[in-house]
Amino acid sequence: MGTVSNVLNRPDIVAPTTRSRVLAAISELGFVPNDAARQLRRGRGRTLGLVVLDVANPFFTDVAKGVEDTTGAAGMAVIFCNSDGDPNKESAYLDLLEEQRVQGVLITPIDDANTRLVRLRDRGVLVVLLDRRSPRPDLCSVSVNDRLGGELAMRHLIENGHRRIAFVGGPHRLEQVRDRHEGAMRALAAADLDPEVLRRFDTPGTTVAAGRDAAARILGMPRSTRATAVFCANDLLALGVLQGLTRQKVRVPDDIALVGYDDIDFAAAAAVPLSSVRQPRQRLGQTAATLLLEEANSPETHRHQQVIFEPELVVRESSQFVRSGG
Amino acid sequence: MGTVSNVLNRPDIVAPTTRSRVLAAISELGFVPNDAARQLRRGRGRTLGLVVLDVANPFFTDVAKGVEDTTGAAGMAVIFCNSDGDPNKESAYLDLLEEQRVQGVLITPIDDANTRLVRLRDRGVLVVLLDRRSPRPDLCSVSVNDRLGGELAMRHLIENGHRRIAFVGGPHRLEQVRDRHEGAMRALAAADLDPEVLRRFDTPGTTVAAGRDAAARILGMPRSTRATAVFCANDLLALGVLQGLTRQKVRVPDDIALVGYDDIDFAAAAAVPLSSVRQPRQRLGQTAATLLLEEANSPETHRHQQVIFEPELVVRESSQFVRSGG
DNA sequence: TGTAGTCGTTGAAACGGTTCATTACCGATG
DNA sequence: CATCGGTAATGAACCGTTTCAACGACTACA
Repeated sequence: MGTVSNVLNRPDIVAPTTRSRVLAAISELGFVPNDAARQLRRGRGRTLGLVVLDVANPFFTDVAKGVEDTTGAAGMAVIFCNSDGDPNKESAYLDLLEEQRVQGVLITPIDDANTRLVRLRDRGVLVVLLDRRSPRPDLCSVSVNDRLGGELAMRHLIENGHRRIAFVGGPHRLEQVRDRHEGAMRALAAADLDPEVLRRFDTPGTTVAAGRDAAARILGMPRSTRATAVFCANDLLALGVLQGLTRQKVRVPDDIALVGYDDIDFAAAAAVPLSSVRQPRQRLGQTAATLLLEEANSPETHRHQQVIFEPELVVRESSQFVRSGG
Repeated sequence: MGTVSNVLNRPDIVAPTTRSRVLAAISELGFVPNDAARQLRRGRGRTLGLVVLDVANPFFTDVAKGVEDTTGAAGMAVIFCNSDGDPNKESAYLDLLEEQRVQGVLITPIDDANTRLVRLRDRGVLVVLLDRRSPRPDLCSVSVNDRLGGELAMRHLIENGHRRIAFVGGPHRLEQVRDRHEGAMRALAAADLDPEVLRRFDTPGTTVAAGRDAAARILGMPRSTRATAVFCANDLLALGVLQGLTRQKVRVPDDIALVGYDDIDFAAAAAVPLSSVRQPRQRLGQTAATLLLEEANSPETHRHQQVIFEPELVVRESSQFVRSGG
């Protein structure tokens, strides 16, 4: 039924009377077009894939919300995939998305598995990196300057007089963690301080539980050399550290100052409101989705670009300077 | 190419030599089957829809994780939809899922919009209600006994001697909120207490911000009649209340005890660990997905069922009995 | 050696849209 | 009145897979 198709897709080229007759029939029969058929003929469908590192991290759900805002307005469906930091899961999901012939994929890759992504792109699946700067100029990416974020956090702690600082984060494989650490080191260098001021506490993941463990390790150090401040690679870790410290009656910020990263809503809601490095989470998702849709709609005029947002330090109680009582 | 299809779907009926020859060709050409074509031919695809009330609520992300575990193992894709409590968005997503010819839909409906869901079911889309008991016997549902949960929380507060208690929750349209409140009332009745003991503080949503506002309202009451305990319809609200109280130097649980609902990870991680009513979040998702897959695979033998889990009170510091200092 | 039966491969139809070439119709013009 | 131009509806091919009927080769048995 060619006319029906025209009514649905190019209503202007069909006569008004016919159009209304067709529409009446559609609603009477309860006709719902089959997207698979459309997709088969057109080559690509109305869905796109979103692959994130951890659904349980509010940072990513906020990013997802941004993606959803944008795609929903464009009538697109999002296939939500959670790689969970597992390369196998990531790979399996990419296979699945390829079979689905999605328009494109928004992904925070686990490591720099560019070969896989480039292959995908070569097959006609648009790829936009999320929260990760693309090392290649031929992929769009939307990221935040993590090095700067680390620097901001560290400078803040240095300015508050801290000279023994712990960096809690991991696994090192994650570029975000590495960059934030590097930024922190840069702040040290800028202040002409010994690199030893910052002591790294690696964690197996970026979860609340990992943060609690890290707190225990920090408290295990002799009081005289113990860190007076902690900078965490993300807020989940920071919340875990906060909990671990509080349990041992170590006061934040009086005894130990604390700065997180991401500024998730729970950071402000913590009983000791958490200082954190804010990232434009929803805008990250919106921008990535917009880039993808733009490339999908006008592949010729599209220029690949690397959008980089600036992070912003939000100082709250957890790192406030407190006049020492002793 | 009938043989290729057989190699992929019923490898046993094809001769070993042919099979390996086909597989070799597949990997050489980098052939990836087109799921749209498969879906078109077969009628239904390998995707299913998940519609939740709020992506930003860790309760739902944990449920989603459970769904994903189960479907991922079955090679299914999940189209993740966030109704955000907006009936229009919910409806738009259901349209989209219908066009996608998903196998089924897992949904926490906003209100009892059963007509829409039944229509969907009649068109061959399997429907399983999530975190909501089905009033009809012809839909599967997986839920938690919210009334019991409310009762457990309330009984706990009553046993700790509280006689002026605030219930923070809303909007009332949400069945979960209504049921938890009803359960709380039941506990009052069981203890032969005046229903006035429980005072309701309605909120426009179940967010941290709404909880903060509610805390302000509670603190606005004269000290003599002010609640000594707060029961929140979910943990986001409870975290907001906790934050609001702490900011005003009201101590939890010393001055006001606090119980939340859902036992999200952040509840235990709060600086005053939150007492909460635990729900088997991941199992909720797993079970719903399993029911759906089971019905999809053997529609004849499938019996619709209403799975109801039991909630469990987890007592932490926020509602611990504290010997009053005055 | 002929025939029935088995196993495996091949070919074509079908799914439900989109797209484009073709046709039908109408009014305007020579 | 015939022709032309333009608009709108029709019909058929096509997308890539599944499914099933038809077919071919081979074995077993009489």
